[in-house]
Amino acid sequence: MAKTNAAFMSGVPELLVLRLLSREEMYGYQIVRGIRQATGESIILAEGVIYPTLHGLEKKGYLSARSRTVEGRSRVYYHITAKGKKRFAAISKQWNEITASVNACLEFAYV
Amino acid sequence: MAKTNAAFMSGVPELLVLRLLSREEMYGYQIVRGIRQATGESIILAEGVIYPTLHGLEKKGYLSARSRTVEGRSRVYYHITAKGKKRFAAISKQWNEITASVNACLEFAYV
DNA sequence: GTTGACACCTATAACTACTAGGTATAATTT
DNA sequence: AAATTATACCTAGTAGTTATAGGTGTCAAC
Repeated sequence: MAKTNAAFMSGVPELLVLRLLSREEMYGYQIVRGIRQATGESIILAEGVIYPTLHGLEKKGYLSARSRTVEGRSRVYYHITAKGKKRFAAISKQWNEITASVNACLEFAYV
Repeated sequence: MAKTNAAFMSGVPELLVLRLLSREEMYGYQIVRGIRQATGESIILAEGVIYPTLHGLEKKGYLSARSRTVEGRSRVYYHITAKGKKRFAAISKQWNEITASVNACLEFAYV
């Protein structure tokens, strides 16, 4: 891991990529900018993180890719598969459970 | 990494250990049970995770250890240092920022 | 006297994000 | 016309951590 976002990032690239693609077809560079803008620079996932993530998700059958040339530029568009939607449902549930549990520990004066 | 808790766990052991110890002095085995109980088995950090975490935090000067024999049992109690309190403040702030950003991405229908 | 709870420990594996490079084309600026 | 910037893709290697799967020893209870 490293410095830009520091800790707490495991699983987050996959989660956010699946989230974005569950709305609409997108290409890698667009996803990089999308996450940066949507989080107000709070989370920056560089190309070196996003592209391997996309390839991995495609390999697992969660995404499907197709090349298109738009405005004179060659782009690789990804869209989410049915399997990918199930995966997203599963990991977003996990995300909610784990963050809820951690927050409970942080906020409470238990035992 | 592995199966028990899966993804989303990076940084969490350190965060929770510092959190627990910022309330009171505790020993390793107690922390293991404490986290399991406090999260209702939702997060299980086994001894193989907690002990190395404690050693690492002590090495970095965030914790300080002392041996005590209580009820005929030898225990290693850890307490948080001033440096450790600063560290906890920093990473808990990070935790809040990152989870807030991710949640914003998850919940919203931005662009 | 054997089982189980308590209490500690470590080496290795496995995973994954991040860095730091690199290539190529189009648009813009100088 | 040339140089720079933005777009768009890619990968190898590093590093940081968690999780697994073992292991040791003591004490209490059955």
